[in-house]
Amino acid sequence: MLDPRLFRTDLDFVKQQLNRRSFIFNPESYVELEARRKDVQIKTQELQNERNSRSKAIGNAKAKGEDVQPLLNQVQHLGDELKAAETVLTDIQLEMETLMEGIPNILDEAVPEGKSEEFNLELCRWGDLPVFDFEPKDHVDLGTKLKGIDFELGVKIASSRFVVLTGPLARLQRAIVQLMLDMHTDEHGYTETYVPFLANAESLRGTGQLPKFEADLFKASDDPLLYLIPTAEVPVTNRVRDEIIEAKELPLKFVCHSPCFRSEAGAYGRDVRGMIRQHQFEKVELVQIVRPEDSAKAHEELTNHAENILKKLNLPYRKMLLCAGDTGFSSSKTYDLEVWLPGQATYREISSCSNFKDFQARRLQARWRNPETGKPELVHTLNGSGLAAGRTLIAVMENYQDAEGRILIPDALQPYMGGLKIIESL
RNA sequence: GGAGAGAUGGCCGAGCGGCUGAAGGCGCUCCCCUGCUAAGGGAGUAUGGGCUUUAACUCCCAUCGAGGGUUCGAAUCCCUCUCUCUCCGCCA
Repeated sequence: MLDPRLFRTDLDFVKQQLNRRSFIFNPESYVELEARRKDVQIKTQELQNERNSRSKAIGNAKAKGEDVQPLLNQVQHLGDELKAAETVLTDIQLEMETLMEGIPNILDEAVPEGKSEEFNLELCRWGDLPVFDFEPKDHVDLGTKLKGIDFELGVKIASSRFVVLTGPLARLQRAIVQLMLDMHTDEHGYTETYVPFLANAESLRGTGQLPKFEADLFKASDDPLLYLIPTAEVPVTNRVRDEIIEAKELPLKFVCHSPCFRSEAGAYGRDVRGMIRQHQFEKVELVQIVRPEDSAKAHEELTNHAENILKKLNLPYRKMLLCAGDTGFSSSKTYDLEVWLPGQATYREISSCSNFKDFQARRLQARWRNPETGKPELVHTLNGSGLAAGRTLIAVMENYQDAEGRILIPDALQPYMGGLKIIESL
């Protein structure tokens, strides 16, 4: 959610900024609603004030033993009028909240213009693309031949967009997760956390998935209302919801491994082959809660932490700065890391690192006590995949294949594979 | 799943329908005192909103788990929900 004060003081700026996202914002209807809100709120509070002071007078009169009947007669009409005003105010506030919750974050100045992903800015490339003296296979062919990946079994057990891993490939995914967790905790200073994989509506509203993107979620239960998490960002960031954090506690840095569940509504026909786009996948998530002045630097660092995994695994990748039209609803600035997949001869997203600034913090009411003012102020929140484990598995398979369709295990993963150096077959 | 008890500020804890945004204690901050430490004295110490064309103060509104209700007036009375604790059952 954006700062309401920004809307009152510089509506043109807001409109112009939202335009960059092609978000249609109607200042006239906002101004009209805001004027009504102010009007009704002032009137309501005046009525409340009158009720309070008159009630107090009755109390005082009664204490002195005076006849309060004349005073009571005076206030009789107040109740209905006040109740009516309060009802109208509640409705307006709800309307305002709904409006504000549907407005995306203001983009960072550095975000390039553009409506779609072809306008994303490539910042750098890392690593040499592997050279094969044979036609490289994709992970579907490799995994099927090794009997380690079974899509039909996933369909049989659940539905399309589910997969079953078996044997060394299942273990390889676990090894990847382990390596990531160890690096982030031991080398990058994150605290590991384990969280619920179902989240309530309040949590999802806090991080921005609700109310606008309910269709992307799996609902797990109606009573109590719970959704499967689409990312560990939701439970981990909600650790600080409605909290006032002492300055010395910041920054908070958490790493969390979790499964992620996405309905992928609207993705029909896209990435139907292979493990690229699944309803369920494993991910190691990085979350930082920082002082506002530190978030830009933290964003660079967090992205580097994700890059370090790719470097450790010697996987070629490129770093993209997402353009205005491709930056997510809650994000102010996002870097995507795209790993090279020889089977598709293309780069594919494997991590997305975002600075949300105070957008999530305002929804969450996540604050810190600024020692300079002594007042609670909003924190900045950031997160990034470090990395998506399922896609990392694919990348390792495709980049480390040999002519016989075997998978060489990267040095960094061998300790987690019991010393295994090559996956030949089940 | 069954039975019972409870939810008040950073923490503990009091609170007859009105003078209670909330006693008292602990903690924390600042000041005084003392050669240091300990002890002692004093002051302060919730959040959000009205709020925007200075800032501070004052003022006003809301908040005692959440939401409704009764009442001129609710932390206090009534209803619903949520959560916590204890015992029994079940269970990884």
